[in-house]
Amino acid sequence: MQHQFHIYNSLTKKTELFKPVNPPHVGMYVCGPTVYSEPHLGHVRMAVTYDVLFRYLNHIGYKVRYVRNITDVGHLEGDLADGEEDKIEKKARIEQLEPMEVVQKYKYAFQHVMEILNVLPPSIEPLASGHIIEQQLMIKKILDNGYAYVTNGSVYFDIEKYHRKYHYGKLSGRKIEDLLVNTRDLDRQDEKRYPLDFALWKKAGPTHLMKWPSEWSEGFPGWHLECSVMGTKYLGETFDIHGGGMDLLFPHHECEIAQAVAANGKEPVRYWMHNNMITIEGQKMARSLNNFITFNEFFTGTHVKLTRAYKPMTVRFFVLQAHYRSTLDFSDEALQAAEKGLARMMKGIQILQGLKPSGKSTTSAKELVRNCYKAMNDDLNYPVAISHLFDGIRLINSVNDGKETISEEDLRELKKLYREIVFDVLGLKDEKQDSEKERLLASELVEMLLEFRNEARLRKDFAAADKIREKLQQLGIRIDDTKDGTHWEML
RNA sequence: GGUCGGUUGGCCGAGUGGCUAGGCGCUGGUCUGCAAAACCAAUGACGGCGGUUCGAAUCCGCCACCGACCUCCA
Repeated sequence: MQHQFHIYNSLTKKTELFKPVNPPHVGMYVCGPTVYSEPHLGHVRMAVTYDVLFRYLNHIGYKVRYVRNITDVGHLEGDLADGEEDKIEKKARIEQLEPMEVVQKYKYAFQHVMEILNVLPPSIEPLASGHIIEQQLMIKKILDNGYAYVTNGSVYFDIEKYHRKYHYGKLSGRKIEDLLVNTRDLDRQDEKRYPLDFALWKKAGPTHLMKWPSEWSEGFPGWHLECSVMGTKYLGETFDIHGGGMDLLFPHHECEIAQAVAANGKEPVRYWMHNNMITIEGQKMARSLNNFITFNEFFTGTHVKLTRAYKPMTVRFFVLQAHYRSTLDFSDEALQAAEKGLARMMKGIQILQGLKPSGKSTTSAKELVRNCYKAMNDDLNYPVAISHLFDGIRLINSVNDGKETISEEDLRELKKLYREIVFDVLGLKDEKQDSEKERLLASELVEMLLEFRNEARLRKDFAAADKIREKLQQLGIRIDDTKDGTHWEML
């Protein structure tokens, strides 16, 4: 492998050289969304972060299998004491839908947003509800190995026993004693032997809709299980990268490690990656805090914090301007800055395509290329790579202005760099052509030309009128002169 | 309360011991019939107080403020 890719590992809290278990293959698993409401900016950050990782690993020659799940079952919300409820079921009740209708609706919404953001579909996008049997098999394995127990038809993971042999808290840095101090409602944990134990299988209440038969009870799997199961199924008992939002680090990912170790006796993941949160006015954006901005609101500009609508690539570029492990503060002003910056980048790339080489370069394109890859190899530091790309844009503009010169070889290098990094790796698109505004403008321009043409016809300047008609025809626009005016149609 | 992280110029955001990231904005200039774009230049910053060092935004200590996780969350 030509590139020495380094990655920050949440498990060791160090930036490490990336070495896959089985090169050139790379197995990568990312925790996807729970589909019970509209996708928002936080989902975008998760998706774009791992999309760039996926694209970059492919770009530098790995064969990546990227699994990103969709959670469609098993998330309980609310206080344990007063009526815990599955999030999807709750939404179903509110919207008067079948739970699977809720899943279908928001799964589609999520995938649609991914597509317009130019986020590549993962290799496999499994659903938790499609892996109930596998989840039950894993529970059985954990039970057989003695790290779980059954109470009243529910199965719980035995943290105390696990911790005697292994280390619960190794990922999150949590200490059992500290966790115990902070456990609330000690007396509510009647089914659990130990307050920190978590559910692998939960017996369903009489009104619970999403439930499946099992040897323990009619019920549903615990949330942490699906990722362990699907990761193992598609990527093996030990795979290379597991990613997700920082908010999933504890307890979700900690529990995943415990389950996998208890079931298979092996560390499931080599490199744990966690992307940071999007904040709004310094606060985490989250569905539960009700301060999130949905994707639809970006397109329509309908959110109070937005002064107008934004294009998908603006949002993508906005996210790319901060490193994935930093928080990113959202504001309308920051979005506008991203929009202008992106436009500058795209225009520069367009100019690059028409640039004329001369014998010698006054600056080094090779160094620019080296700097970009150096940044990308340093824990996916795309903000720094982008800063180098902007240096390149200045160079391109200067050459265009005749203030600098560039050799043919350097020109080739530059074109390759921008094509590969900007489009292939960062996944940006020049959306100028297909924007609504442009289309509107085009039709207004046609109308304007027709006005000139009709003025020409009135003064019997048919040569001019015919020329306009001919030119428009060449552009694929047909003109019909009728009794009640001139109509046009795009062919 | 416990654990962890952050505080960088008007805004967003990189940077971990010396070599002023970058984007947006503001100001001046070049260009232009005018404007825009582009280019050039200028401006401007490392929360506070100490310490280590020839030298600190960068290392150490204390303080202040903000946030994340500890319940579901990307």
